[in-house]
Amino acid sequence: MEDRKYHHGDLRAALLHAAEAELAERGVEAFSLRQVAKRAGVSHAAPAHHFGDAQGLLTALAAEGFRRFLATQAEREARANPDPHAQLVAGGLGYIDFALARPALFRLMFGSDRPAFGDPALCAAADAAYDHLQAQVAAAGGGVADVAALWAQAHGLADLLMSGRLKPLCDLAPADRDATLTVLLSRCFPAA
Amino acid sequence: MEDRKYHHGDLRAALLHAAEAELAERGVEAFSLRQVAKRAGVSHAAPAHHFGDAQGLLTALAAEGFRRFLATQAEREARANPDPHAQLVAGGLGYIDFALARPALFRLMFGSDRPAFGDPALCAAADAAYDHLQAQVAAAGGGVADVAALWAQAHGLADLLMSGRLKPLCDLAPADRDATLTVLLSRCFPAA
DNA sequence: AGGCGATCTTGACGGTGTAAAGTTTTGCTT
DNA sequence: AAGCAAAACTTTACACCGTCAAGATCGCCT
Repeated sequence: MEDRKYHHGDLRAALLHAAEAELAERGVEAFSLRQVAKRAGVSHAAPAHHFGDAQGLLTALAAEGFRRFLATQAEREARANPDPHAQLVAGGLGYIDFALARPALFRLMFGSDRPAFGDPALCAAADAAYDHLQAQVAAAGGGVADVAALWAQAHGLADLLMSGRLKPLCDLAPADRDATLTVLLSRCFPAA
Repeated sequence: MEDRKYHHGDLRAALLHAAEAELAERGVEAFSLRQVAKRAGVSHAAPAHHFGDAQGLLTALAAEGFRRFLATQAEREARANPDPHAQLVAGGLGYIDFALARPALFRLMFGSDRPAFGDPALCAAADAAYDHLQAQVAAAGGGVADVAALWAQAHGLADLLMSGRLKPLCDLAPADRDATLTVLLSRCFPAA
């Protein structure tokens, strides 16, 4: 519809799109700014004007990641029973869904120090995800210890499944897998 | 004592030592082979002869990491009550000790795809760590689901603490911290 | 119309990994 | 003991990377 607004169209969005594709294909550790520029069809120095440097691009990408992260959890929660217990499970399953669907983005957000986590936009996006969890736990009558327990369990499962450990769990049929994960997450619920 | 056996002494060990220091100082993502060589006082191409390429060095380093990992757990377990329950907690606390003491090594082992995880030596070291956990869980009367629950909880806590999330937990005095972590780990124990 | 600033390109520099060729040392063999 | 082959290491070279500085191009505003 609207290419070529200035020189290119909105290069910023195009670069973010290309960067996400590069990230998914080559992983965080092989991520290359020049390759992103090539994929977007611009010169190797073009990204600098919009993002400053590679860290700037990865920071913006991570912030976008946290927004998608919340959206993935929201999908699960919308399909689940509205009681606090079921919502907590749904949030955990969404956490794991996201890690398996976008492993490279997940690693950028949780297992890399390349993004600038002090950046206001990234902070805001990450805090929103944390606040969501905290609210869910509070609704189920839990406190800070329960937040830690559930977060650690969801995060641990997501990270181990994503990186191919816990093979027996990963190879289960989706329904069986969800059932097993539900049991594992439930162990960390607020004490009754 | 015994420098200069061939040209240098055993460069392999010296390179591993330098690589670990570099890893700790600059992190996995800024790890540089040439910098390691410089630190060891040899030419930038010297490592190739002993490790093939950068992946080879990182693979050897990760394998060594898994051995240290088991040793760190063993320290905790030796100081703990010998009953299976307490040993399981000690293993989890050792897991977390290791992540906090050597964050870069932990990331290399669990959050990077730079090592070649198909390498026999690395596989053996990693499998030994897994087998240890499995044996501990079995001794406590648990099965595969309990392995997953405990591993995920220990791993999630270790990863989140290491990367500075879960600040409230991290700022506790060591004794209080251990007490809280013990409670969190206990939630994932085999059902009675 | 004309200039101005944002956008993008080009070129250069230092750093990185690795392959190939050259040099030095070791240790084995005769 | 002498010499030779292989191992250990260095040197050189190349492609790629991130970033900086300078030049070109375009839209917009007065």
